[in-house]
Amino acid sequence: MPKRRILVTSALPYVNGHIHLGYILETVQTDIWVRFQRLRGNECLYVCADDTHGTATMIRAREEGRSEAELIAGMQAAHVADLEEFDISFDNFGSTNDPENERLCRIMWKSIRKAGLVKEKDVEQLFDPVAGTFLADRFVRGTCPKCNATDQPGDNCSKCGTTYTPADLINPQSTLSGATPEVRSAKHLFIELEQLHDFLETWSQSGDHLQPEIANYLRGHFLGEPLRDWDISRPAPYFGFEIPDYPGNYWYVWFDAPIGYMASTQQWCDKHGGNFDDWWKSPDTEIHHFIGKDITYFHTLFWPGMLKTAGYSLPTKVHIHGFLTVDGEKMSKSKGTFINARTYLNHLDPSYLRYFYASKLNDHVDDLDLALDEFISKVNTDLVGKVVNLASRTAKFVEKTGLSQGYPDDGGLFLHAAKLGEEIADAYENCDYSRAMRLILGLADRANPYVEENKPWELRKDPASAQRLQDVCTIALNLFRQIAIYLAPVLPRLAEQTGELLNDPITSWDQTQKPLVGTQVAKFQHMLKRIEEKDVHSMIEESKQGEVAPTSGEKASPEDRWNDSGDALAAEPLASECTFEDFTKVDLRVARVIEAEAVPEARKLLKLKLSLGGGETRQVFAGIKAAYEPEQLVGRLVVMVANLAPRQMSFGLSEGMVVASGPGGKDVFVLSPDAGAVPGQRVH
RNA sequence: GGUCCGGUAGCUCAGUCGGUUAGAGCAGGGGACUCAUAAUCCCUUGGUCGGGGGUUCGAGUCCCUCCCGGACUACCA
Repeated sequence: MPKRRILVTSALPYVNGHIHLGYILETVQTDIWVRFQRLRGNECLYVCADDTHGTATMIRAREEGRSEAELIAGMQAAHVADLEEFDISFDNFGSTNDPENERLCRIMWKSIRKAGLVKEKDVEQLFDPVAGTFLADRFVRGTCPKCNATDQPGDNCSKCGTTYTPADLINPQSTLSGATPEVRSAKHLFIELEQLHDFLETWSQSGDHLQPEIANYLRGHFLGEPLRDWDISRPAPYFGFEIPDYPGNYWYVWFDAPIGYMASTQQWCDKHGGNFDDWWKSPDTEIHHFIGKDITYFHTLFWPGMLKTAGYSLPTKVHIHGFLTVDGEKMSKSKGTFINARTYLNHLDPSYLRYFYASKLNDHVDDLDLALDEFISKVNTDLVGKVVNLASRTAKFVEKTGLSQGYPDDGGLFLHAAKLGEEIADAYENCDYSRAMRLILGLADRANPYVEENKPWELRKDPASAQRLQDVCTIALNLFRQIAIYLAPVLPRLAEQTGELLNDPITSWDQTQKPLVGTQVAKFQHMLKRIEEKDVHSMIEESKQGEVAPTSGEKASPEDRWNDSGDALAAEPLASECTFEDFTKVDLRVARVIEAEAVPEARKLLKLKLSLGGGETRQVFAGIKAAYEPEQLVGRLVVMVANLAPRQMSFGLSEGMVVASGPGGKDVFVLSPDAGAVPGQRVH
């Protein structure tokens, strides 16, 4: 079979945060595939980079009082260190802020310009002349231009689902003042993706480039109607690359991010004497992207469109996976299940997680659940109990003699496992790792009974059985070695240890086809410890405490004493300064929840009736369904914005807002006054 | 509400082209063993394949329909 040349990427982690176990899921999925290809003898280049551009980086650098470059360098070093410890075998890990990327962006840009896809458009934002402010989409309501439904929000119609911009609305109204907004414009550059509609339709719907559910998704969501223009520029201030023929404007981060795959390839070529075009312009090279479902749109529409236009190879396949949940729920900081890679490494061996992910991954887009009890029992039972046990129960019997010179009769066990190789390889090739793991563990389930039946521990008691003992152990260790090779893409360390134990390095899938005989056997050393429940617990505890661990107990400064993480502030930086007068415009009042019920048709909304005392009530819809049971709230005092302009929602009129903190979902925390406050009191 | 993916044993899942009596691992019960990291091996209890209808000689598998769960999207000012 001819050697394949394959370029593989994982999505670029954003430079604004540390690597967590969700991203590890993606890189482990990718790395297993990459290592599998290499083991099969294919030429496989695995590149990645940090995604660095955008407003978030700029703001964070400003807050930390250093340059963006310093921020990027520091975080990149941390990312690389974390990923290396998880045995992710990148050939190159770059940054989208590297000069190679800017150069490639310009090349790409030139082609897109030349193809006539770029147009300058006024971005029409609506301006409220009464309130004196620009209006984000959600502040505008009006009549849907398609179905004429009235009172629809500014971005899409809740009746017919059409998406549009606020300026398309018929009879738009500001929800702030009720005034008719004026259109004000700023110039942005757009890519007219619709020109590529036919190409994208064909590419996405045929040729097995995408998983079937993804192809369906695109057909259902985007390809059924004209593709919208893609707003590709951002005016200064912005952290990114300035657009050469459009000074004062920068490429939007999602333009330069995927080009980072190419830039990282370029860096590798420069270091190793490779030829860039062999990877990005050769029909003989396969290109595989591994991404999470959240960035499907960019990788399956924009990116192929850009590549096509600029004359580069198209992705052979975009492999899309779901999100990681922990114990069945979204990762949560307060529950300690938002686990950073570094926190995991402080307590547990990366091999555990690589195996667990492998045992759960398939080629569908479903979310993957890290159930901690299952994690412990699966790793201990499968890896330690079944696989490593094969070596640990037999190796020391042949420590002095080595393996037999010829491979003894094993009743067909080795041959059976060798024949299974192609089926296992198919499973890996198709990203159905859970199937591969099942097949491989089935081999361990055949090998352990063999040891049981042949009782090496009895053979060793009788010197006359010395040859038999060596033969039995030779068989057991060969069966173990086959398994270790099949598992090598998942567990590179185990493969390495096995090579050392049997004095024959594991380098190729084909080594599963021929028994190893006559080699020395090293003194057996523990290959993998069992997972202890307490280690998992301490990892969770550390995650709960946040990233900033106190260095010592002595004389902690007031800020350190509570060990509060800076994440929340970083996620939502302080707003610009306001005057006292600004503040007094907001009338905050203590209110009592007198009725609360879930809105059945809405996933996040509770309908509340708030009392300000004296019979004065307000109906408010609050997005706190996931965090609170309605019964919990009835009778409770809260703080509300009492003079907020009412907003018509699909389910009724919302006449205010309940004050709460937190990122959303289950992590929403409603504010309450201390005892003594009464409804109607203003909050100053 | 729209789109997509699912529902098989207590749990996690296999089940190929529609074809014998629906399988595995874990957990549970019983026993064996003592080489091995409280590891291993043997035996064993668990299923109306979400419900209903249809096609067929034959349906977990195909079709229709309903129910339930999840994801995406929208509402969360």
